[in-house]
Amino acid sequence: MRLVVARCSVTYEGRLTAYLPPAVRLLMVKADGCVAIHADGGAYKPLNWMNAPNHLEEADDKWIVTNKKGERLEIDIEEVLADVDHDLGIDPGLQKDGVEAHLQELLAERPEVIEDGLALIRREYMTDIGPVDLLCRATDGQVVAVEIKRRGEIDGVEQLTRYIERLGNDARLAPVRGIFVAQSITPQAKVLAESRGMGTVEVDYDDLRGLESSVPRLF
Amino acid sequence: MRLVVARCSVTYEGRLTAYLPPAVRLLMVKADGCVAIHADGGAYKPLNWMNAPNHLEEADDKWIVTNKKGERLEIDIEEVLADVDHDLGIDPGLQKDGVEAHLQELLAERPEVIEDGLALIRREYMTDIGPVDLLCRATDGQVVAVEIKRRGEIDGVEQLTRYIERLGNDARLAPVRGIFVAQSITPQAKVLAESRGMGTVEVDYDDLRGLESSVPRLF
DNA sequence: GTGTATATCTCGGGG
DNA sequence: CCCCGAGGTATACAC
Repeated sequence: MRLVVARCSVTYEGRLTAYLPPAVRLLMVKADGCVAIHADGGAYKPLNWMNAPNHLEEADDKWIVTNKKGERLEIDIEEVLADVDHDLGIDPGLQKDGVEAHLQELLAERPEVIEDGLALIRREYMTDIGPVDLLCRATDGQVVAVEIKRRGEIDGVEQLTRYIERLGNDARLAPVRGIFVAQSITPQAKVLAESRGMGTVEVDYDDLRGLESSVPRLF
Repeated sequence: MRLVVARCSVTYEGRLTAYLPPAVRLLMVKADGCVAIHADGGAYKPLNWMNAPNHLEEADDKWIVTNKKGERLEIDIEEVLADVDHDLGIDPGLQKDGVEAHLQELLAERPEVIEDGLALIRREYMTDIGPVDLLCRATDGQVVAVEIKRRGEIDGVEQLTRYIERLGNDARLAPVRGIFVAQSITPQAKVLAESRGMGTVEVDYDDLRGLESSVPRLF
C-alpha cells in the first residue's frame, strides 16, 4: 500500500463530474490498484476514488487513472509532502456474526416462533422478482410469505407486498398471506403492514440463539 | 491525520459482532477522531471502523475505541511498523454535477421530452408522504405524476406507485397517471411499472444538456 | 431527533 | 455479465 501526502487538485469524470480544489490530502493506492483521496475527516469515505481494475499513469505532477468503463480520475500534484510504501500482504478477512442471514437460518429452523403451527415449505423461494425469505404454510393450510429483516422499515413492507402480489398470481399458492418479521419494527412500517393486512412480529435475536443452543436435537 | 502500519487483530462489538485475525494493516485516525482499519485491497471501504464522535484510549499494545451508542472497537497491536502524523487542514470539499437534481431541472423546463404535449403544473409537488418530482398535465387533460431517477430501479417504481395512490385520493386531480423517467431503466423495473399501468421513459442526460445550451431563451 | 431518500453507494450472491 | 438485496450502510434533508 502506497501512501502519499500531497497538495493536489482532482477532477473525476464518469458516473458524474466532480472537482476538488487544491488542498493537502492523502492519496492511498492499494495493492489491487484502487486509488482513494482522503481528507482529514468525513468518516471513512474518501472525497474521491477509483476502484480496481484500472490503469494508473503517473508523471511528476499529474496522475491519470482510467478504467474500461470510461471513467477518468485526474490528480494534479503541486507538492509532495510524503510518499511511503508498505507491503501488507493478503488479509485473512473479516468474520461477521449476527446478520440477517443468520436470523433467517434460525427462523427457518423454528417457524413456530413467528406464528403458532407455522410450517416451512421452502427458504429463499424464487419468484421472477426475487427470492421470498420463507414460504410457509399455516395451520389452516393457507400459504404464508415471510419477509425477515434485522430492522423493520417501510421498504421491507414494500418488498413483502411485491412478493405477495406476485405469489398471488400463482393459482397453486393463492391466496397468500404475509408476515413481516424483524428484531424491531418502526411504527410507520407497522401501520403500513397492518393497513395491507400483513402481520408483524418482532423477534429477539439472542433469545433465538438461546433456543437453538439450549434445545438439543431429538432426531 | 495519523497513519499507523501495524500487525494487529481487531474485534468490533456493536450493531454486530466481528473479528479480524492478526495481520499487517493500516490504521487511519482522522482529525475528527474517526478510526479506519484498511487492508491492501477491497476498494475504499475499510475492513472495520469507528465513526466520530468517539473516545480513543491508547495503550502500547491495545487501542480501545468506544462511543455513546455502546459500540466498541478493540485493536490489539503486536508490532508497529510505521507511525506518522500529518496536518492536512480543512478540505474545501467536493463540487458535484450531473446528479438527479439537475436532471429534474432540465426535464421541468422541457416536459415534452417525456411525452408529446406534456405540460408542467408544478415541480416538487408536496404530498403528505413526500414531494412528487413533476406534476404535469397531458394533452387530454389528465394529471400525470412523473418520478425522475438517474438509474431506474424497482424502488423508484414503488415510490411513484405511492404518489399516484396518494394523488388519486384528491378529487381535484384524480384519476392520476404515472410516468417513470430515468437515464436507464432495469428490465425488472420496466415490467413492474408496466404491470401497474405506468409509462417508462429513458432520457439521455447529455442530449438534454445539449438541448438546453443550443436553444437560446426567447423570453 | 426521527424518518425518508440518495449514493460515483460498496459488497456479495444468483441466474 | 447484470440484477438484486443487504449494509455496523453513510449522508443530506424534511418534519
